[in-house]
Amino acid sequence: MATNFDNYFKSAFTVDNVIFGFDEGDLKVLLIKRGEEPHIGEWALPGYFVKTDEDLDAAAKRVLSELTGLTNVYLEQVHTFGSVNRHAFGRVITISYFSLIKIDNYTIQPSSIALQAQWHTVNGLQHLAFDHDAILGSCLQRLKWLVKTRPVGFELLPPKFTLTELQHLYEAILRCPLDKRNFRKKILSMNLLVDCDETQEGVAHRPAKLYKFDRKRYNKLVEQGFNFELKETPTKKKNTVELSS
Amino acid sequence: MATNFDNYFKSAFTVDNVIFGFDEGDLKVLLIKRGEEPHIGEWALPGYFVKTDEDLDAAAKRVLSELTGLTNVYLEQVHTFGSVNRHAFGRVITISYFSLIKIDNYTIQPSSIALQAQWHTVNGLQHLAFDHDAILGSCLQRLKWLVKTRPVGFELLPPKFTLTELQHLYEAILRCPLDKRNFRKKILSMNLLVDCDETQEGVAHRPAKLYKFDRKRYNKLVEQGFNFELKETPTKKKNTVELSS
DNA sequence: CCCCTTAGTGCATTTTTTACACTAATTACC
DNA sequence: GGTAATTAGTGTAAAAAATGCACTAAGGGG
Repeated sequence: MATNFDNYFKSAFTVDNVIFGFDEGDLKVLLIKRGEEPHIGEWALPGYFVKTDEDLDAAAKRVLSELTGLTNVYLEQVHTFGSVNRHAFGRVITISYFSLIKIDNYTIQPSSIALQAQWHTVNGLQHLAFDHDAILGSCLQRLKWLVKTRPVGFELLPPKFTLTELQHLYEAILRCPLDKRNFRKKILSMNLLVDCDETQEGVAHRPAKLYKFDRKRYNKLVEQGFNFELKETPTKKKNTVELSS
Repeated sequence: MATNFDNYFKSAFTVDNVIFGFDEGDLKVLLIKRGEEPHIGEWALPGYFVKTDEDLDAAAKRVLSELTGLTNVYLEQVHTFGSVNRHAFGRVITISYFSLIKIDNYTIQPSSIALQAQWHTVNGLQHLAFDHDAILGSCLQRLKWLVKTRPVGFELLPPKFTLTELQHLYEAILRCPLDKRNFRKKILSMNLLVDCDETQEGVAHRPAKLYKFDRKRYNKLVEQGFNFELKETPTKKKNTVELSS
């Protein structure tokens, strides 16, 4: 192996943020339109170079804020992508981060190299710059796992929500239908939701009760060994009747 | 943000491998004694710089082989550590990889900057070089999760093993005692083990049956939607009687 | 006042999990 | 050769969790 280390110190790394939101029953991801080479003009995850004197987590926060205006977002590292030729300017590996936010709580403000910053429906997305398709894919898998293992669904909903909204969120992420009664029974039996004693307004049907997530209670339960767990059990749909030939 | 990119291309990255083995009822990890600065003479995970024209996964394999002689090991990325000051020579982030191997199948051959390469019992390990304590910690967590979710325990055992050995492996990784009957019932009910029609030899007690893991069968079951899952349910030990005062 | 839409609820059955203690087979030792 | 020591191996009953499933309730719109 080399004893002169200089040759190794010629690489760069970036962070790429996968920010998920939920709106109108669809899972969304925040993308920017790049105003800088490479891949200028293409849609991409909001990401940029990490400074050489900057920690990775801090860089992810800074870059996200500079490109989209989002601040105070909790970010979690997911995976590192480092194919030799993934970046046209040299050896650049990227560390991906992901987050779940309530779309309505934030104003998107594109700046720096972002020409635009917009929410895109995840389902049926066009091709993204760099290897961002793969990055998004791995974050989607992480989300799927997380949502079954931790009470993170609430991060994507407004503070007060209905059980049906929550169910739709789960269905969108897990991509399978759930049984209404069983879903409610399961969620309510965990004692993590507080009934707000309010109901929906302005809907043309029976208004639903509003609930909120009780984080303090969750933390207390976790201390006592509680384990959030929700299985991916689709309702067994009766097979559509086949026409006899 | 900068428009001159040169300043970014001054970093390096390394890979660090966390190789787990299982022997004498203990979980082990493969460490090297470093023969190069920084941290010369200290025990560390086998890791080194990634070449600028080398993919990360390939680098992990190469480095592992050069330092310890291990080849043909399946490695999986875990997490990237990038604190600004984690390396004395400059900005160096490290991507950690982990693997499970059967100790007996391999001969450890330290070379390159490794003065020694040895298996160490994970439990009660001394301090390691760099931030390798944290890296090992995150891999231990990953292992704990993996062992509950995938049939990976077999990677650590010889091809033929007894159910008691398997149980001890699980107990060592999950760090909790399991109920013998329930463990056996659960494992056998998955139909992943084949009875070898052989028994242990050379033990001073009733010899146990030997089993082997049927990977083909596992793959077939997975296709059909089977999901390996083993819960961490310690046997509820009766509280030791407290002496009355 | 009727229709439309979504909210909300219960039960019986099956499956899974849990707790738990004795007999069986072999070697070692006297 | 008998006995002690050691680990292997086994079943059941009770409790808990998961599943499948269909009707009534409440509100707004016309």
